[in-house]
Amino acid sequence: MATDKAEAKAQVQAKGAKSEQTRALILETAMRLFRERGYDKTTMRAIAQEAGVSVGNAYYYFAGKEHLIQGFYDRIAAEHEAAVRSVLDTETDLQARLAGVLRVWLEIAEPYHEFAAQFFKNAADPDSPLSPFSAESERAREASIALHREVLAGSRAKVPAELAEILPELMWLSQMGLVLYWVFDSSEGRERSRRLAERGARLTTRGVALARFRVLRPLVLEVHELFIDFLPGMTRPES
Amino acid sequence: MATDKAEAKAQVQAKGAKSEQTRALILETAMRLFRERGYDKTTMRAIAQEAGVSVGNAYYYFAGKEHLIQGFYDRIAAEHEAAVRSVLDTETDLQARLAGVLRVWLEIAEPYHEFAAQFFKNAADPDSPLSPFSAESERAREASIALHREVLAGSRAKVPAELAEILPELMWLSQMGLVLYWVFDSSEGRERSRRLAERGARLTTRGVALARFRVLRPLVLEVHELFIDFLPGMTRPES
DNA sequence: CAGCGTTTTTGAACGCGTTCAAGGAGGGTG
DNA sequence: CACCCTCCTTGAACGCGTTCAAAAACGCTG
Repeated sequence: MATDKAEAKAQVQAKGAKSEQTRALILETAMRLFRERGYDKTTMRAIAQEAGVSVGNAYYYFAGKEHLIQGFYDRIAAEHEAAVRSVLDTETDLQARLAGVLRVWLEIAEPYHEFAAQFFKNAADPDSPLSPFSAESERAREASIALHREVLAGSRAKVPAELAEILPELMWLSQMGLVLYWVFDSSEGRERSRRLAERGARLTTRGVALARFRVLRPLVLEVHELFIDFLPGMTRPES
Repeated sequence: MATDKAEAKAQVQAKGAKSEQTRALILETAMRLFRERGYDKTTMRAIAQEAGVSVGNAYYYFAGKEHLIQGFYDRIAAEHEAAVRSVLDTETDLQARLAGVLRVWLEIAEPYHEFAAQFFKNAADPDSPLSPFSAESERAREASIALHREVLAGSRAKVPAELAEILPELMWLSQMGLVLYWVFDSSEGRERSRRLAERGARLTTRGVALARFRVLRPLVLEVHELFIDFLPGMTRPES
């Protein structure tokens, strides 16, 4: 039985290695064409032809055209995580850390902007696996929230207990807001988005700093309750 | 020349009257089918057939399938504006007014929820005329902001000058946020959205009330500057 | 009425994403 | 070797939104 299992596994790996190769080839071809021609103008037939496979074969590896986008998600997330290290390892000021994380994201994502605007509508579909709130995106979402947790934890900022609990998710949410603005942003070099990131980080930081005042106690509690209640509901594990 | 002009106008109106009839017929048929079968499952061929016209004819009156949705926009907006009167005419408490406006919107929109979730992705496309930030939606957007201006003006709340200037747009923006949450909301009868509206209104009101404190001065100014800078940029008149 | 320009209507045709029945390819088993 | 099982590959075919050349309908003028 143990041998059976091992053999079966080896077989799967052997086959898997081959299929994984084709899969990667299709994905790379798709990403290249997406960048060259844009999402809408890249047809599945063209992807298949350029990759040297049949159309049906592409659908064997990817459930649909949208799923080919996941490659960009992963690549951007990976690049961002790597590029953001220098900021997180050196900076201790909350505002600088937050602004840095956002600025770096904008820089990483800039080459993909035109392309992103085209497929953005797919990500906005609640039922799409590309939605940031979908179950399929949970890992990426958790990773991003964890990053913001680190932004907060590595800073010298003194954060009230109730805020510390929800702040990372709030920061992630506001980052999603920035991405939304960025997608719509047609300014030269996404200059407006950069400034929004800068000022958003400042606003957040000042808000956190002021949250320690007595008069704001009820407001902070209000915010806390609201997000405790509604953030978990934003994900849709069932669909 | 004056007669020429008048005649031309009369002619246009005569023709317009007929074509307007066909146009309205197609629109009504489309809206009925959308509600019966959902957006995706309603084909242009089915709409044309049920309306008793050819496919090409439907495209003569509407630039595309998406444009047939505009009818819902207008209908919901009109119903909302009418239904919200009772709240605005009787209530003077800011929180109650704001909560009322949001609650009424949720009630009006509820029958369209399933349908809305299906075509939402189109509205999220920056280039789509259905986007709330698009030039085509400007009238609807302005009307909605004006409504929030009335919510604020008709209340007894004392609002700092800097906030009064931007608050209506902020309230509109947060309403868009509520709509976003609502689209993703799969809870029974959109219960979660209702509670979010209630608490969001409370949070907003308390925030406004607290904004008069000295310590918050810099924060309020920050918010003011940020939105003065970035709200106008959210619309894309060129596309 | 005939002729003409404009508005409206038609349905075949196009290009796309997607599906599916049919058939290899490779390896294990008798 | 033949047999079978699973994984992989194929390309024709389907349904859809959309386009377009052509024709019909209409209103006006001489």
